[in-house]
Amino acid sequence: MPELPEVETVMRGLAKVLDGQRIVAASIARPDMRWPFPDGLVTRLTGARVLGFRRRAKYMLMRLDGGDSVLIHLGMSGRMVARRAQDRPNEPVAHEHFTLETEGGTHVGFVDPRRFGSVDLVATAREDGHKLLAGLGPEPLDDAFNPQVLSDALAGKHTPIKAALLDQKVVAGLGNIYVSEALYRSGISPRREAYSVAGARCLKLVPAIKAVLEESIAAGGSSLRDYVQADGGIGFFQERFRVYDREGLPCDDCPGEPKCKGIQRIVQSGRASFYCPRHQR
DNA sequence: AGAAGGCCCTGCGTGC
DNA sequence: TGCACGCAGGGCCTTC
Repeated sequence: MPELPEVETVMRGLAKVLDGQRIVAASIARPDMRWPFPDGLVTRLTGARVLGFRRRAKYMLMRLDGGDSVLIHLGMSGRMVARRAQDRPNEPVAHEHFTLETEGGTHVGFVDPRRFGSVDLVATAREDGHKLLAGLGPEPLDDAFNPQVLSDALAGKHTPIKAALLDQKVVAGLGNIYVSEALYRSGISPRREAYSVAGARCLKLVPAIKAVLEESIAAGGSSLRDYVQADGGIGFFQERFRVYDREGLPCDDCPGEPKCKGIQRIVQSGRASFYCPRHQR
């Protein structure tokens, strides 16, 4: 599920039900996530008030009034499920590893079948110093992410541009879907060596990255196999994919072009890439 | 030191 | 219908 637009959407949904709320209970059903839940998580949450949320790359940070922030990563299959206490079924929710309850009677559960997700505690004043955040590159939607910055990050790299954009040190928050989509919109082949994208091609690539992310956030993210949003609603950006998971379908940018064989699927560093070899060079 | 591959884990779709 | 296999939105760690 979750790349930047999905995490942003989930976070906004959580903020709606948790901002300003006091947490009256928390419980851990299964501690062996990617990393174990941190010591003291339940203690620090119980009785704390939620001050607000922030997103960094694909991480959510929930600030508490005691000076702690809860750092949450959804991994591949994680989602947050909010429900009213009176609606809670008696049987446990499958793969709900962590649950908190507010004074207002809302339950929020962290559901993650594959358990690639993680939760940690960090002092709010030192959030960005956390080891998982410290090495991250620029936020793609910030003004600080511009063609010059990306160009500098790509200079000298001989890895394919696809792999470079997945590297969270280059730019933070892109994943497999949005890299393919942004490269398609820029007319750049995912196979092109990263250093050769530095310079003029970044003038197209950077706006394409920002546009695809903004459009997806506006659509509530992409829902593939799982629901995305905290209220159980789904996102709709998957209906606007131009290349992702569209192998063999016609390329929108080559109408009536006999040399266009449609969207191709290749594997790069073990992950699928989708592109049109005719106009992505 | 940069880059490629393995691995963590469960569920689902496909093809035999 | 059942089973084996491949694949899935991420990212850390090891190896070369």
